[in-house]
Amino acid sequence: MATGRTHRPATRSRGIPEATVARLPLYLRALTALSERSVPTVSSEELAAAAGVNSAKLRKDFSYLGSYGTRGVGYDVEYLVYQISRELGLTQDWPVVIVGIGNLGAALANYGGFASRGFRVAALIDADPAMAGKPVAGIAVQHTDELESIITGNGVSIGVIATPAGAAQQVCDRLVAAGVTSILNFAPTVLSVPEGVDVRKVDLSIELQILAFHEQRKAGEGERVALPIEGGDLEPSPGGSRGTEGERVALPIEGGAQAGPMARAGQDTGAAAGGRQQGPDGDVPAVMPA
Amino acid sequence: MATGRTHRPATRSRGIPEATVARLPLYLRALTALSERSVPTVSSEELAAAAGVNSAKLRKDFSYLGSYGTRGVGYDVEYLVYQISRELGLTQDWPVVIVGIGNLGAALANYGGFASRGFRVAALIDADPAMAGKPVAGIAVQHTDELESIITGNGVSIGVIATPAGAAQQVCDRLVAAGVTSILNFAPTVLSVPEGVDVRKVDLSIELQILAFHEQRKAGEGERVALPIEGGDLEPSPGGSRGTEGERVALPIEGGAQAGPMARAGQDTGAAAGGRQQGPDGDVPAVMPA
DNA sequence: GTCTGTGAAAGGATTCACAGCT
DNA sequence: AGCTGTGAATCCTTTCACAGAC
Repeated sequence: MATGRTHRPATRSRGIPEATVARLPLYLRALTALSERSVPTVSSEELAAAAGVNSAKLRKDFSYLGSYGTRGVGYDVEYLVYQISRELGLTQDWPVVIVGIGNLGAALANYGGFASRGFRVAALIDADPAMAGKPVAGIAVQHTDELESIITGNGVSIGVIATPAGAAQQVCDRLVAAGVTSILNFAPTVLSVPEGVDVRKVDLSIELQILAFHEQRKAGEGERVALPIEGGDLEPSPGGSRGTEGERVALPIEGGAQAGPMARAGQDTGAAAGGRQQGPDGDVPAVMPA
Repeated sequence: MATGRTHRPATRSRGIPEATVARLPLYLRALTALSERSVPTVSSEELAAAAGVNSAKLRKDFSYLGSYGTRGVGYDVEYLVYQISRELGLTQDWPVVIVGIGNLGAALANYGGFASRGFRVAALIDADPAMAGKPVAGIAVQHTDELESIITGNGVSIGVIATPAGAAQQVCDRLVAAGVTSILNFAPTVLSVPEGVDVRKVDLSIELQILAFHEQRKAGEGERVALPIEGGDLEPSPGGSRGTEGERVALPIEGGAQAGPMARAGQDTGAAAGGRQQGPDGDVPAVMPA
């Protein structure tokens, strides 16, 4: 990239690679855990192990943020926590609305993760009139009719969609029209949004299917067992489609493609195996500032 | 790759790229929807739009599976549904256990996605004795003590961890010891597993943080507003770490990295093909690859 | 003419390996 | 001596663009 002449590039180069951005939260979590244990500094090797990546990748990632480490020593934990938080935009408060308070929506609302680290549940919205007024996670559910006023009134720019697939696009359109520019979609649907709007998708069924793919490969080590499927024909059935298919579906939950912290690549072991980074009782969830 | 001499390579080349595997579930979902509407054939352009990717990518992906299309016509929907299902290992039944029946675990158990398409919830497990015997989603919750016998008794190879972060590694170790080789982790922790075990992670707080990053960029268009953070120092505070830190977070839910299907499904082609898919207004997030 | 399948080019991301600071 | 920061090499993914099948 840059000539690399100055040993302090520019604090923040213009573009941080997406892959790096996706890992910053992992580093932040590991760092916060260290911070809680009052660990003052950490080496790239140690931090990488705690985050489940290898040290070369971590150093490269940090190099995009600037030179925050000290050669021969490592990184100052507190300082890095601040820098990464700032880079991720977590030093400010982000009001979030959750639309669709079913099982999943309620679980999300109850999840502590929202309350901490810059995210605040500004409102819970559901289309069922019977839900209106009911408290979930200490917050009264509001009816969909109020969606627009809630968004504009609270300056919400991030929305979470946890509705059934059939309602997702409609909800999405309304959120966007009201001013939301980032959406976390749990519904198993591809959402269409105008340019400038960010959508991330979380799809459980997709994750399970990816696991099934690898699981199958393990099982059929060297041999491929093809068991008969109920109703499955090798050739396309000319008849109707319905029948066996039933409803497709799925709870959403997915992201992209990374194949997990470890696993298949035998060598990745180095990073993970290298250390039992987690403490016996879990690695500490984390910590972060309110 | 192969010389491409034979127009029917080998039905299944040895290795399908991870990025492709991660997209197969998307194609499958779109195809199933078409199948339900009794659509007989579909072009790469149409299917790509429905799945939220561009057609070149889709064709390349399918080329790894074999030549299942017909030039000048498109793909036979039913046939492709079968081929992809088979490739993903969904033509067989996968018993799954969910450990940790809190809000999230219950939401997952209730989610229809499990019941369909090859996955079956074989058991719900929780450490709270008070939960034992209680029915959730029609299945009686069992105590953690029975974890090993449940796994071996049902031949479970896929486990879902929805416990608090502190219990995740321990649960993971027990699942693996009992024979589970694929894990879907919802706890905000990096899990250590032996080689051969696949772990996929889903982390909500990470997804939100990634959205916040892009959201911040949009806000500071051309100008970077640095609002003062409460308690945030530029220099590392030498003092203790606690104080402001509070609790970190995170409901999990993440995967990899894909940033969303992006804009319109309709003209995805144009957008992508044209060139910079991102909009003119800046860098816009964008789409991430795996 | 239409639309798939795929080499080849382009673009990213990861890993290597070592120069250079402490 | 120890550890970061980073060019260079490698590997993976996406996009282009067109030959070839229908």
